[in-house]
Amino acid sequence: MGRLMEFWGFRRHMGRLWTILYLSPEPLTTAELSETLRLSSSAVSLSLGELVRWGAVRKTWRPGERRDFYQAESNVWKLLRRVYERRELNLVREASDAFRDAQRFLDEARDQLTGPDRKRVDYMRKRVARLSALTRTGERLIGLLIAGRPFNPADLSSTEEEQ
Amino acid sequence: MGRLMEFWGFRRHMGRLWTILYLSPEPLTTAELSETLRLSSSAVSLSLGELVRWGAVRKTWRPGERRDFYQAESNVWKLLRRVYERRELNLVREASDAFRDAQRFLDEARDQLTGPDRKRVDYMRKRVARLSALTRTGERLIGLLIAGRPFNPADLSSTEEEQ
DNA sequence: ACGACTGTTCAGGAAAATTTGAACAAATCG
DNA sequence: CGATTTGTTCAAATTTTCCTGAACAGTCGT
Repeated sequence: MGRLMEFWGFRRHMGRLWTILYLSPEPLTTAELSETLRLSSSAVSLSLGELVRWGAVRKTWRPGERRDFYQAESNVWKLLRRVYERRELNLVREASDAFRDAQRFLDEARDQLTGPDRKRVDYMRKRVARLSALTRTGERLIGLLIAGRPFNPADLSSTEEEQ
Repeated sequence: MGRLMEFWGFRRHMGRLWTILYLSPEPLTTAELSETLRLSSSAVSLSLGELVRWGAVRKTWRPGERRDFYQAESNVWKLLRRVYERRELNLVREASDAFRDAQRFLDEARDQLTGPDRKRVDYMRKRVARLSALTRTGERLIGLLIAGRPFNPADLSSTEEEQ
């Protein structure tokens, strides 16, 4: 899980911590976690905090006990969805916006130019438009993914073919 | 594109280089690339080489010209697919294998144990089995994605619900 | 075969990310 | 209320990653 998480752009320890909690029938304390993974308490606090922010781990407590206990959110699909919703979708949206800006910029530049320069800008504009269309299709597909609805990757390739 | 690529686990410069080439009507030389992006020739060589290995950029040449020219593979969908095929799929496969090994390990351990320890192992085994089932469903879904066939994210959630 | 020009590899150094220990803050109990 | 336990924050240090310049290798023309 550490590997998977790291590959997915999170800290490796987040995956490891989550896994320990996921495999434990009862909630654990930070002390147990830092001991199991040989991590300093600050490292545990940091990664655990981030897991909590992502909803991957919940803080619980026991009556009479003073320290905090943690347990894993065990619905993996829910977690996946949340990450796509909060992170991947934003990323693609930002890309879309950037491409839109670039298009506007090129349009303005085009008016100032003539001859081969204008031709060149026209070419770039077409290409940027294509990237823009792709990311917008991407947005839509991620939306479907988040909604748990079936989705067709072929939409991406067809977006591309029609120029 | 640099941002997107970086987020996706590649070097940022790979995205930038690809974009320059993608926006250029004619193939470019490494000199032009390093000048445009203010990069040393070695950095260009490195990132460009990786792009070529991923099939994102093609090396071409002009008659009479001695140096190499590069042009972008402009079918983005094709590129995406290739990365999923070569990289993501492998990653998930490795995870599946690891979970399978873990299951075997737990099965062996179980036989040596009794009482609460055995219960504990039983719990872990169930959880690992669930992760294993999830990654196997993931493999299947990525396979569909690569094939460009429609795919249903709900399969992931149902994999999870049936224990 | 030599010299000029391109491209690649590699060791060293710069930059970025991670980890840690210590200081701080918060909560609980005597 | 102070002492103790627990958790968080921060700067320093370590590790890792990335970039550069120099040396090396290959190619072409003379």
